[in-house]
Amino acid sequence: MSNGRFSISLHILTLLDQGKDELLSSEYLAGSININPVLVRKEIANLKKHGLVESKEGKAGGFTLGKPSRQISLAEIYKAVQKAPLLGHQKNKPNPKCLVGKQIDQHLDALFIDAEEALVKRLGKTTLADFAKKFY
Amino acid sequence: MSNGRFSISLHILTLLDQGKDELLSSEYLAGSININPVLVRKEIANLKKHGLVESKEGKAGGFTLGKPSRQISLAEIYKAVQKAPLLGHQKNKPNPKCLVGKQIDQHLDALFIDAEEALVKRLGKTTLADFAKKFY
DNA sequence: TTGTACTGTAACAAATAAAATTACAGAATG
DNA sequence: CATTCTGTAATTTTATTTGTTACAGTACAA
Repeated sequence: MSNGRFSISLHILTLLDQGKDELLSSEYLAGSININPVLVRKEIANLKKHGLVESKEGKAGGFTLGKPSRQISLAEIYKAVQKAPLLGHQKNKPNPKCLVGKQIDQHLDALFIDAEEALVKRLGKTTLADFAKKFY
Repeated sequence: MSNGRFSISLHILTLLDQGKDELLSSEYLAGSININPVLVRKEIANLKKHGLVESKEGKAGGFTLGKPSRQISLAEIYKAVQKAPLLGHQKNKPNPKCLVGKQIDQHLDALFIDAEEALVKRLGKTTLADFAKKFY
């Protein structure tokens, strides 16, 4: 995944929840996270695709949450960010002449899906509102 | 973690379980996984530290399981391989002047530990023997 | 007792992936 | 119509992961 992206997205969304009612700029968000504003905008481009963020262009533009933070679970954020499976074996091309090598990818895939599901289930128990509440 | 390491370790251990009674060489193992034998030896160095593998040096040397595959859970393998937390935010240095930035690392850490625990718990339900059994 | 077939490691190189930067077009405001 | 934003592409830099080479040390077996 590049596991830092989940942290960044959650940080962004937490700030947006706190700054409800205001439009926050990528520069402001980047300042809190301490990364480049372009990275924030890229990350938000993804969050927008998933309906988690809305934006307004032009002068005095910026970002807000796409829906109330009570309706956003951390599982939803996780899934929005996640591209590749968490434990996935990458370009592995195990030896097909070997009994184990021939089948292992399918078994690993099944296992990883299960394991990741357990993690996502746990994340599903917390909403963005719950998380953001910790910051007062 | 470098998520491919878990796959490689599990692949190695599965082969060792199948080749019980024999000593398997790093070259043989590498042949099934289709990676470099030195990598296998490096990975095994770690598994040995955790008691999951034993080795014999010298001519006709090689590797065997350190204990019966029924007594090895996938959680144990996972923990042996894992260095950094799975979802961990790396060298993040969020802005301490920001209310959120100041505290977010501690909250993220707590969350990630919880989430990873759920995943490990799931992995704990399967033993290496269960996994290896699939290959017949 | 010496050649051979292994493991164990360190040091280095190459490939890949992630993060940061630069640059600029396009939108909305005032 | 100048200004201040977002959106996005292209590029560079940096970090991480993976692979390679090299060789010392160990055990066996002729």
